[in-house]
Amino acid sequence: MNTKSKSELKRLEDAARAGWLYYVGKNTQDEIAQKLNVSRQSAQRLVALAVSEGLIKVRLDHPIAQCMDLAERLKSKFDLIDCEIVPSDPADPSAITGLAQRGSRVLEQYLKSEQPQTLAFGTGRALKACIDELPAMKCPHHQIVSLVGTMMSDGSASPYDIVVSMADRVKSKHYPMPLPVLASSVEEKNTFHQLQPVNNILNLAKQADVTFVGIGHMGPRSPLLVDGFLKQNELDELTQNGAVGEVISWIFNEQGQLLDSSINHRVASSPISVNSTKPVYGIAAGENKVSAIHAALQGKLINSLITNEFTAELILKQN
Amino acid sequence: MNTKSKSELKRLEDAARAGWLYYVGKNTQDEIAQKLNVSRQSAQRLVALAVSEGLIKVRLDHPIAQCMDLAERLKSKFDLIDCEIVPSDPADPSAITGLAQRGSRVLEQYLKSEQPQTLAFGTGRALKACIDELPAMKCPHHQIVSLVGTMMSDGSASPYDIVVSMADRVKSKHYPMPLPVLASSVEEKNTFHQLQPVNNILNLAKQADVTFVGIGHMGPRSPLLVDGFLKQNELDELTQNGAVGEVISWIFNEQGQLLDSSINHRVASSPISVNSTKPVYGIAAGENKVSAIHAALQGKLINSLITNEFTAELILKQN
DNA sequence: ATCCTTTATGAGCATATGCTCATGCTGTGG
DNA sequence: CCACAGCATGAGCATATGCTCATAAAGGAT
Repeated sequence: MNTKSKSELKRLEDAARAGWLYYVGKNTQDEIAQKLNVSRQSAQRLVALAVSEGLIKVRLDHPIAQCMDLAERLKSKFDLIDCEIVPSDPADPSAITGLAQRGSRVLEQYLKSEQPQTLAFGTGRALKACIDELPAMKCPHHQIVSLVGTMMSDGSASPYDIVVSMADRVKSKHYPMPLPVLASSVEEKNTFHQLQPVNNILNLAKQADVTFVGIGHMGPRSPLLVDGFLKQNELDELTQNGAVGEVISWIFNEQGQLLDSSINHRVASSPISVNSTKPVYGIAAGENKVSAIHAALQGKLINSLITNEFTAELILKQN
Repeated sequence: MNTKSKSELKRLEDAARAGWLYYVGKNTQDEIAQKLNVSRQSAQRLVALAVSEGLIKVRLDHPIAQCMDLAERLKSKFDLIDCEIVPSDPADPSAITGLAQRGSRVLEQYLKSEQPQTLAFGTGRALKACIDELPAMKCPHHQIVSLVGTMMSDGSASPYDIVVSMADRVKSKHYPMPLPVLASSVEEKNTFHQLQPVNNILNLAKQADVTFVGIGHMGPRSPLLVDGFLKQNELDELTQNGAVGEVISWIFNEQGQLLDSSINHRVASSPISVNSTKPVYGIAAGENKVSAIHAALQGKLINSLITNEFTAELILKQN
């Protein structure tokens, strides 16, 4: 195992020397070639060898390094298109200010595009905070479409109406979904979905160039409960059946599989369709969201993630 | 002075991100540009900034045989506790970048210790460069103490204030010595040394777990001359009396014996006390330092050495 | 010694990088 | 509100780098 031949050792030593001259001494490969008396190409190979053999260790001395590293690990573990980790405030690891900033930056990327883009949105506090961070822009060529019903069951507007406040800020054509979040029956849901305008919106959503959703957890402060879409006893039942979280109101278990529950059958939201080319960002952070986020990643309900350092660490610790 | 404006911090953060993507993530600058949403040139600038701000630390992990051999020979010849030889750049054998890197690595060893350590420092460019290579750490349990006065004779701060910049980086308790390097008279020196705080510092220094000093040479570019502590005629006189170098301002001859000169009597630095258990590192390299280093080793003014290949060879050639 | 396999080498090219310069933007003081 | 200094930006170019491929050298088996 550790039996390197003499010539290999020699070669490694040359590689070390070349690597040193390159990275520490800031020589060009031509200079190294001269000094070690080899051709430029060989010098290049030696430098590459030094790197691939791990003789050269690079490290970044900045708080961000940890975040970048976590992002990379999450990306490879869950096969994500993108993963953005923001530093967390140790005093308040659930704070969403950082997330909002980063989220708005990602959002801005798409809005800046010359090509007309279709952006789809779920709902929730984190998303709302992202929108609030957006600068005013003029983007009449883009389309903004809602994935979830934007009415309460009594017909009043939903408290986190992402699509409207967003469109207001960036002047894009927008499509709020004129439905309650939860239909009162499966039949009602089907009826709604067959309406021409609703059908149109659902199709748009399916083709969105990028999607942003929040991730809700189950528990006493679950958004579905707090916002009055579910009653305590309904929530309890879901939890007993293994529910750990929800994305655009679709409730899923620890593996990220949608629950076969009567409530899920009445969810009026756009169906979840995640492929590997169009990013579907989940935005969420906080200790109580860890299982939900982990499950969503596991079940590929999202393929991109924006969270914070604290949460990222916990997600990676989940088996 | 550590008050960076918000936009500067933001810029540094971007630089860190770019540096990470470039060196750790092996992205091209084009890819970085895309990911950070800036132009390719800006990405290039960010990477360069990360390097120049010292956010990127490179190190070589390979025992280069030649260096190991030189180190071994020096160690046995001069009975050293430790000896570190770094490869030299044939084109610039006096370059201190390599030394600095290695020095900071040694330093880091001590800083990483759980046990509270007392570290003592001389002054000089080489030491300063070591400090600059150190990563930011939190070491409130260690103590950093200066061996030499950190004022110029007019009371202004010394240009290479090792202890303060070091403590700044590692957050340790530190003791700069509130004295001029050279007292104006023996009496003044004695008065200073009897001051309670100064006495305390001198005691701390005596018990230091590890000591790092630069090694100065005599000659037209002698640090004592360049930094204005000695006048040309004083230097000439010292040289005539056999001076070849200095360590924390104590001037010594070819055998490493302190000169019995009026100047040495006025040196306000901590007395040199080298035993065989606590390392006292000399850090220096370059052709014109060879005699000084050799003498310091001979006279046991240091018991550990960090230098480069080129210098090490010349030291061994001295009779 | 000869032939064959394996590995190293350098030419040439496509791409990446670093740098300079002209331009435009921000922000400050009149 | 305007003028101007200072700084950030992106185009363009010279240079450095990484990679592929054809060829040469080295080593091994017969």
